[in-house]
Amino acid sequence: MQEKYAPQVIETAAQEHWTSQQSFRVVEDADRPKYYCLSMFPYPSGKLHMGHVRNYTIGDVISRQARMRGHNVMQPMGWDAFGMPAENAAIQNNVPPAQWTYANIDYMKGQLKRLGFGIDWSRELATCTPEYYRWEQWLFTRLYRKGLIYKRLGSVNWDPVDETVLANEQVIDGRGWRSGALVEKRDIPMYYMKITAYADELLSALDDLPDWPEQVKQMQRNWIGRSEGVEVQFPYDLTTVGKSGVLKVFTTRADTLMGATYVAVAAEHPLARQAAEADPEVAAFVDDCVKGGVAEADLATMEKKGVATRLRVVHPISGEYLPVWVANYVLMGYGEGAVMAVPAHDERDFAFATRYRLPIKMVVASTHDSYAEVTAPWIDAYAEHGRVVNSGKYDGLRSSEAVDAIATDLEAKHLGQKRVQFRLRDWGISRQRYWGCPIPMIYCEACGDMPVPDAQLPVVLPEDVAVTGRGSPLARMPEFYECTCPGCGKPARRETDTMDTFVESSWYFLRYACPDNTSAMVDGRVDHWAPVDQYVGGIEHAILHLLYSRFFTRAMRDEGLTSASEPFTALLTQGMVVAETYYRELEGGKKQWINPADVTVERDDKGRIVAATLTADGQAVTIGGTEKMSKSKNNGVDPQALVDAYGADTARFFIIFAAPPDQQLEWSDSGVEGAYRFLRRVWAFGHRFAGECRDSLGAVASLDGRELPEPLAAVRREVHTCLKQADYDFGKHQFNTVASATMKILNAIEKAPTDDASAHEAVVAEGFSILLRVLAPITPHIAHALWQSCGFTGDILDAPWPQASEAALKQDRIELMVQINGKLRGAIQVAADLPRADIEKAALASDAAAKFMDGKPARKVIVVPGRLVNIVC
RNA sequence: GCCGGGGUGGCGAAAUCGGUAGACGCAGCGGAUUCAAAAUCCGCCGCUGGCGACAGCGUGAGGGUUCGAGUCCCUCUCCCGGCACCA
Repeated sequence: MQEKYAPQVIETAAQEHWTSQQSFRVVEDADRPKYYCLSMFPYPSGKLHMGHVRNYTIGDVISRQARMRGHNVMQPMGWDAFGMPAENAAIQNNVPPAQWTYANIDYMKGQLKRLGFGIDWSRELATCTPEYYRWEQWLFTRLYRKGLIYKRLGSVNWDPVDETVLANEQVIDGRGWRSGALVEKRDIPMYYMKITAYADELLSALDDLPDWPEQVKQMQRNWIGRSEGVEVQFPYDLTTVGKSGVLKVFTTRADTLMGATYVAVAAEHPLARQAAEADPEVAAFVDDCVKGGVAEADLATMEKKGVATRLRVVHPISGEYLPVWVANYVLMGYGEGAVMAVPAHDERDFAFATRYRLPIKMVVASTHDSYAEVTAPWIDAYAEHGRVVNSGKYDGLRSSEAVDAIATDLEAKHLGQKRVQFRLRDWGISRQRYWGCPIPMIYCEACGDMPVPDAQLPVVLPEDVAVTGRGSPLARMPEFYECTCPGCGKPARRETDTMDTFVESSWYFLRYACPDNTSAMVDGRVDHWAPVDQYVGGIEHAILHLLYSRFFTRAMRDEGLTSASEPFTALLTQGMVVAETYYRELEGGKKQWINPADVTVERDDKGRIVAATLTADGQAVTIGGTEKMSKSKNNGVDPQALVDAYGADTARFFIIFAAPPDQQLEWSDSGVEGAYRFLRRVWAFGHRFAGECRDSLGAVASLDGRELPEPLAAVRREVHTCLKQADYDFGKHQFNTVASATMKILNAIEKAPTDDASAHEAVVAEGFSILLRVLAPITPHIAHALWQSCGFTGDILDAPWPQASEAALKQDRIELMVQINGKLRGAIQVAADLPRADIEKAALASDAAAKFMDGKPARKVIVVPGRLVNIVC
């Protein structure tokens, strides 16, 4: 055994051992409980970034510990390989997306292996291979025939110069990122998945996911946004609209219906279009609304504007005529694309009415914050429920009663009824892009829209394609889109849109159960492994990816493909990796970001950072604050360089130690040094005690029954206290304190007194065996090497997880804090089992009591067992 | 704008059910070792006042509940994530 800690040597050896033993290959096993631990698969962007390393380290720690607790662990890995970056790289470097993607996968796979993750590589999959996406296409055709996928118009960002559809992130300040042209909304035909058909189930099932973070469930609940309300119909005024019909709106506040003073419709609404034809002012406004992109964050922060039309609708109860406005804050995609406006009781309507001097009619009186009339400025009480006023026959009803009464009356008139509305919209999956899974549809003039027959699947994406950034490449490839109709055999045209890449990531976790099956999407093995027992990934996926996956699993369940409803039993959302940023301001205000590795920081005598300079020229740079590691801020740390310099174990230990998994992790080079220092100490200790441990293995088992000298009993107590704590923290997924526990154990056994040599050896051998096993999930290589050198049995991968000994934890005397009037004033030593009355006596007799009670009698004594005594006087 | 989360020493953090605030580590300071340095080891390390014993203050800000609040309640503030075509 080498004296010096040489991570590159021991890590290579451990990894070779695992490879030759096929240690992580896993098959179904009826004798052991299965444990499916999954980390979100990476997009193969080129090389691993620190966020990946964090994600997969957390997953690996969980996997390895589950294995030590006797589970049959599956930890697979694959590649979320379709997506825009491959097209961007193709445009930039003239490399076909497929070639770029496969080269990246190859490199990143090597990096994952070097980090020592316990992955079953026999299950590897890449979503850009026909072997994978053919099943996605197969399922598409089934869901299409079932009606769960349908086609309609959808709004997209259109770049009129590049004649291409842009993603929201490609629209910067309302302009196309490449062309700089002003982006506009355009409606094009798209396929939609009917996720709303599952809205109720997706919502209520959240209550049965106790091991999901409450915050994620809450975000999903709000996203689905179930609301109970009333659909109200406002009949068209024949004289102004010129035809009969009704304007439908949905409202949760039907109690305020009598306060509606106008209605507002979206620019895309049929009434807006009709008004625009006759009125140039309306036409101009509607045209204006087409400008800009479709991102909701932009629409919601826009100034609320509108224009009056000459159209009127009839109030369904009062019969009054209400003007129709077109407003940019009404979204066509939500509800009916129209709202009834009650300025007195809705803040947005209030602001709009105030701006355009529309009437405000108060119809609800708040029950606790009384106001006589609604006037500016807006106060929150206006929006409260209360008692209805100024509403004729409904006066005096409570808001909830008024909703019922109004709904009943509307129903009698056939002008409305109660209904449930969801905020959730159907999932548009069509993308006018090349590097994605082709949508398996054929268009025939005679037969219409035809799904591609099973026998003709997969529709293979051609891989040698020139990507230009203008238009859609597949739409320029007759060899791709020319085909024959499966119905009549006449020439037909193939769909050239591809699918949203969220589709691939909505079922990959099921395919891992049986990636080798060439004749079915999934087989019986899926119900052995599914659902995933522990899913680990970034909080940024809290809504979309996780919701789509929950929907897809149910859609597949209803196709008889799996019996699971929920894909992920437990979820751990990890925080971002952030680092300090530094920059210099260039002429014109542009910032030149400088990598932290190239910066020297100056500190004052207390260690506070006061200034920073560029190491190369010694000149000052500006400290820009802590931000998410990114290319754009140039504050990334390359995992490869880290592993080359310190080894995988140091990288893993630091990442686990620096912060709890769900919080953001602040990068620190000196923190990495600290982790390395600790592992060197572990190695040095192992080297020193390897022989001793081997000789004392037999004595470890009898430690519980052995009388130890108190200092050694204290060491042993500390070791087992740390172990018990580590167990508890593991259960909470608070791995940073598990890492702390390993440091505390080493501190304890290093300081163990040696005067009783035989007892010392036994306590240290036990302590070190516990240390290595607690460390094994975090730093598996060093644990593997030392476990062998110290003569412990078997492979540490399968060593049983240690159990804290109650005998070792037992204490005869304990210390209790003494508080006087809630302030800490001293402490007393008492027998651990001292009765409460005697504890009170001891506390009252303590120095602290004598000094701080000022001779006053104790009015009350509170004893918190094992912790403290508080004397109130 | 809407939804969700966070704020504790110079820094990362810990504190399990409302019960010793700051475990563990980083940085810093002092010392040992060394020709010297690195590495290693030992000690100190929330802030303010005091030679000291010690005292007061202290978990983003303000208020409340309680014998006792980082933890519970209300108001405010700053930072971060998501917002449906980045993944």
